[in-house]
Amino acid sequence: MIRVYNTLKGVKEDFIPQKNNEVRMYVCGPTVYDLSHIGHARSAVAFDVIYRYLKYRGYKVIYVRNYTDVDDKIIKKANEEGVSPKEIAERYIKAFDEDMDALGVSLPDFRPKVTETMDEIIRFVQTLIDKGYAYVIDGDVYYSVRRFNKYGTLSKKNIEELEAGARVEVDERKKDPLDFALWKASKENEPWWESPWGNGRPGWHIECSAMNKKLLGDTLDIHGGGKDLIFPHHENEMAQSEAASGKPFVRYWLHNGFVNINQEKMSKSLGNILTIKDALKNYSAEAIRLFLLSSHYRSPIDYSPDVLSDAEASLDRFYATKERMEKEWPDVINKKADKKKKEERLKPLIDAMDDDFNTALAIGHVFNEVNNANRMMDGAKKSGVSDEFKTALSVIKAVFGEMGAVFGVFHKSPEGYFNEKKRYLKISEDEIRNLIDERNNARKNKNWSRADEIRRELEEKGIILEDRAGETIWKVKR
RNA sequence: GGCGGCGUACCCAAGUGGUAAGGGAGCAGUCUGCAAAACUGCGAUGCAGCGGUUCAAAUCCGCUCGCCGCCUCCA
Repeated sequence: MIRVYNTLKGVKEDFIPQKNNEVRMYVCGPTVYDLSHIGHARSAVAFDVIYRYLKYRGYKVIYVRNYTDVDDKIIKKANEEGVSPKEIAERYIKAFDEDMDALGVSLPDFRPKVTETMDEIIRFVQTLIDKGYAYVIDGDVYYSVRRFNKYGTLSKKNIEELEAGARVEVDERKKDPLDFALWKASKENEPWWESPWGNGRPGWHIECSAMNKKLLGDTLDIHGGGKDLIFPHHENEMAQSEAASGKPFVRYWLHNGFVNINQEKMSKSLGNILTIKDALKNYSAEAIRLFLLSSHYRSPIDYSPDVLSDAEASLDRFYATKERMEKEWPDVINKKADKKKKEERLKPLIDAMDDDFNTALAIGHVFNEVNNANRMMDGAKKSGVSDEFKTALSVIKAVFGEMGAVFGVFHKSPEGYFNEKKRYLKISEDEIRNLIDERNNARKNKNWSRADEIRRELEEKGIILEDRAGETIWKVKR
C-alpha cells in the first residue's frame, strides 16, 4: 500500500485512487518567461519519479503538466525585447523541454498550454458566474472568495486574518479585497481573446482548473507542485474547481520542498538563480538527478559544490560495481533472476518508495546492495562460485535494473557512464595512452620512480590509473 | 502578527515508541612494486538544550535556543 503525505489533511494517508487502478495526476508546470532553474528541476524530477513509480506499481497513470504561456511576466518580457509574447513563450518552452530531456524527465501524457485551452477557460469562468461565484466589473471577472466556505482549508489560512494582513494593493472595484481575477480585460499592448465580457485574457489560476477539467475530469487523484504554490495558487484553483463542479477537486495534494543555494533561497533579487543549463555545465544530469533524489522530496535541500561532488562519487561507486559485475560475471548476471528472490530483495526498496516516495531511503538500500554485490564477488573469487552466489548476483542486477528505471538514475551502461566523464578531460586520450605505455615500460624495467611520476602527473589532471590483471585502465576522477 | 516546517557524526542523509540505514571524507588492515578499486575493522553511549510521560524516546508532551518557508509573483 502506497502512503502519501496529503497537504490538505496534513498527514500521511493510504493512497487510494478514485478509480481502482487508474491515477489522474496533474502537476503545475513552468511559466515560460525565462530559463528554468534548479528548483523547477526538482519539482519535475520529483514528480517524474512519482509518475514512474506509480506505473511501476501497476497503475495506469494519466499525467498532465501544463505550460503557462499567457502571463504578466511574459508580456513584460516581450515588451522589453520588442517581440511578441508568443515568441517569448515558444522560446522558453523549447528551453524547458531541452532541460527536461537532458535531465531524463519523462514526457507527461498531456502538456496543455493556456493558449490552447481558451474556450474551456471561458466556459469555466461563465459557469462560475452562472453559479454566483463570480462577478463582472468593466470587463474583468472576479471570484468571490467569501462565497466559497471552504476557502483556506488547503493552505490552513483564516480568511479574516488574510484580509487583515493583506498587503496587496487593493483594487477598489472588487467587492472584497480577497477576491481574485478570473479574467482580465486587455490593456494596450497585451494579447487578448474574445469573451462574453469583452476582449481580455485569463487570470493566473483559472487555466489549471480548466485544463484539469478538460483532460482529467472534475476530480484528480494527485495534484502536485512546489510548496510555494499552496497559497494562493492551489487554494484558488480548488475554490474555482469545487465551486464549479460541486465535487472534491483533488484527493491528494503533494508539494515538493525548495532548493536553496549555499543556504540561501534562490531569488532574482539575490542574483543567485541557478539555471538548469548552468548546472549541467558543471555536473552531469545523472549527478543532479541523484542529488535531487538523495533527500525526501518534501524537505528543503541545499545545492552546493560539495553535495554535487558527493553525488558524483556515489555514482562512480555504483557504476564501478556494475562494471565489475558485467565484466567478471557476465554469464551469471545475464541469467533471468529468480522471481521470488528478486521480490525479497526488492522489498525494502518498495517499502521505502511506498512510504511517501522515500527516494533517499530507497537509494540507501541500493548502496546496501552495491556492498552486497562486491562482498559476494570477492567471496566467489576466494572460495568458489556457489549456486547461491549466482542467484543472488543475478537478482541484484535485476534490482538495479528495476529501480534504475524508476529513479532515472543507475540505468546507464558502465561504459557509457565512464565515457561521459571524459568531457571533463584536460588532456587527450592519446596522450593518456602514451603515458600509460611509457609507464608500463618503466614498470617492466622496475623503474618505479618514473612509473610513479607518471601516475602523479595523470592524477593531477584528474586521471586515476588502476593496474588490473594484465592491463592498466584509466578513469576520470576530477 | 498568523500558519507550516526544520535542527541526527567532519559533510550529505534515512529513521515518528524498542535501543542510531546509506554515501562522501578520515584512520588502520588485507591486496599491490607502490597505488587505485574492493573488502574488513574503527568512528554519534547519543540524535539543538532542558524537563516530563513510558518498562523503553531521536521518535510522544511541555518549555527554551537557533534556522527556514508561506502569508505578495515564485518550483
